[in-house]
Amino acid sequence: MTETQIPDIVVSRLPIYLRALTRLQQEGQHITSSGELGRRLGISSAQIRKDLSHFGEFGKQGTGYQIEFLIKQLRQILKVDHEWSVALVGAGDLGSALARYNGFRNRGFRIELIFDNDPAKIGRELSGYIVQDAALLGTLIPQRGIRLAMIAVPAEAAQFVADELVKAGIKGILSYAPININVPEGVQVQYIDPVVHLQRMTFYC
Amino acid sequence: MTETQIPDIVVSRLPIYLRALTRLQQEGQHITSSGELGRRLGISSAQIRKDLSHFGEFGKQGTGYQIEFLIKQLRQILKVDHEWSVALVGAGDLGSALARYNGFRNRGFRIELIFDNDPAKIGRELSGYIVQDAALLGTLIPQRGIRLAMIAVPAEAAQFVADELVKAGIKGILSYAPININVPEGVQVQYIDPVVHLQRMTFYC
DNA sequence: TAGATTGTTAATCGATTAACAATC
DNA sequence: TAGATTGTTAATCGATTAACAATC
Repeated sequence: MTETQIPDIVVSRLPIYLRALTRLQQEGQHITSSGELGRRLGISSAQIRKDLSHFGEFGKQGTGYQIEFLIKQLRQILKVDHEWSVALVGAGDLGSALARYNGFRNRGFRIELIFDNDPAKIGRELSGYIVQDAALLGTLIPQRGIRLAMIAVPAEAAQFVADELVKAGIKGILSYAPININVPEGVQVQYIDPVVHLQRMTFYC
Repeated sequence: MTETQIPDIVVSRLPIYLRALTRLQQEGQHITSSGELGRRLGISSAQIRKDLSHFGEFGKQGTGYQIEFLIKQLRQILKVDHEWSVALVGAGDLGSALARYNGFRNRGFRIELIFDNDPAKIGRELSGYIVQDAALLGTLIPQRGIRLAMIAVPAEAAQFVADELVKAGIKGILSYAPININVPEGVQVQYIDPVVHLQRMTFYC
């Protein structure tokens, strides 16, 4: 209907739908239904249909959804129908693992700049790129017009790094540091902290 | 009041509170308020008080919360007042980074078993432990009574590994594989997929 | 005491679900 | 056609927030 604000919680589920659809496609399927998708994800079929209805009509009554078509639509909605360059700050164990991870490419992202402030790491090759001096972050990021970054530095450095990234024009930060980061309005932050997930499970154990 | 079911969404916030409180403590603070905590986390003070009220009364009117005391209480609630042993399956780049990560220890977890099915990796030392043959998973995990596991294997292997883990008695799985996993009732699963987080941000870019 | 902040209630807000006409 | 499944509405359910008495 009218172009209304999409609830965050709806947006947050779209990548999950996209992932499951891609999986179905890999398994050779061409068509699916909200029922099947819901069963796979542990989500009600009504919720899936409701979520999608915020963006348009993508299915056919009686049939379901053309997987290829729905994937294309979701990619467009999430803006991952083209590749995003990502800057990575921190080339330690975790940063290196991220740099080498080849699951980014086919899902819309490419790590294109890697920074560290350790002289022993600067200048080294990592997954096809040279580790850059973190001091150059403010120059190189705007130069390449990069708008997404991942932070894989110790908690103590995370807020400082985030501030520098924001100054450099970064609009979205995925932080692996186990700490809350403050950013100005208009900058997105997402967190990954394995301990938080583990603690969510021990409660139920 | 009466011992009622705690909403999942409340439980999911407790580790965040615990993390922020620990941070405040590290900064040398002894007392805080729902207002201060909320400001740090971008959460309303009412929500924090409401969440905590599910478990008891931990504050003092006019004063706020004794940080040390509240940390102790939250640790107890989340059952991380003692250390949990964790099994790790997959000793690739990501698995190795997880094995070496020293942020688990002081927050209630210790990786105590590491598995891989690559003969080149089995028998190797990793972060003080010997990488075990994944085929021994069903023996070693019950032997040690381990109930939590992390999966850092390719998507194709994740469901199989999860099945084996469940058979071995695992009750909580933290999966890094970009795929949905099906487990029986009573087994917890949490997911970490950086691409999902990145895609949640590009929508707003 | 005066000021601050808790714990809790009730009101509001928003998300999920059930149900079904439309239709492939 | 008969069967299946969509998109959407309305009802339900649950979570968040505003407000305030209690009290430190």
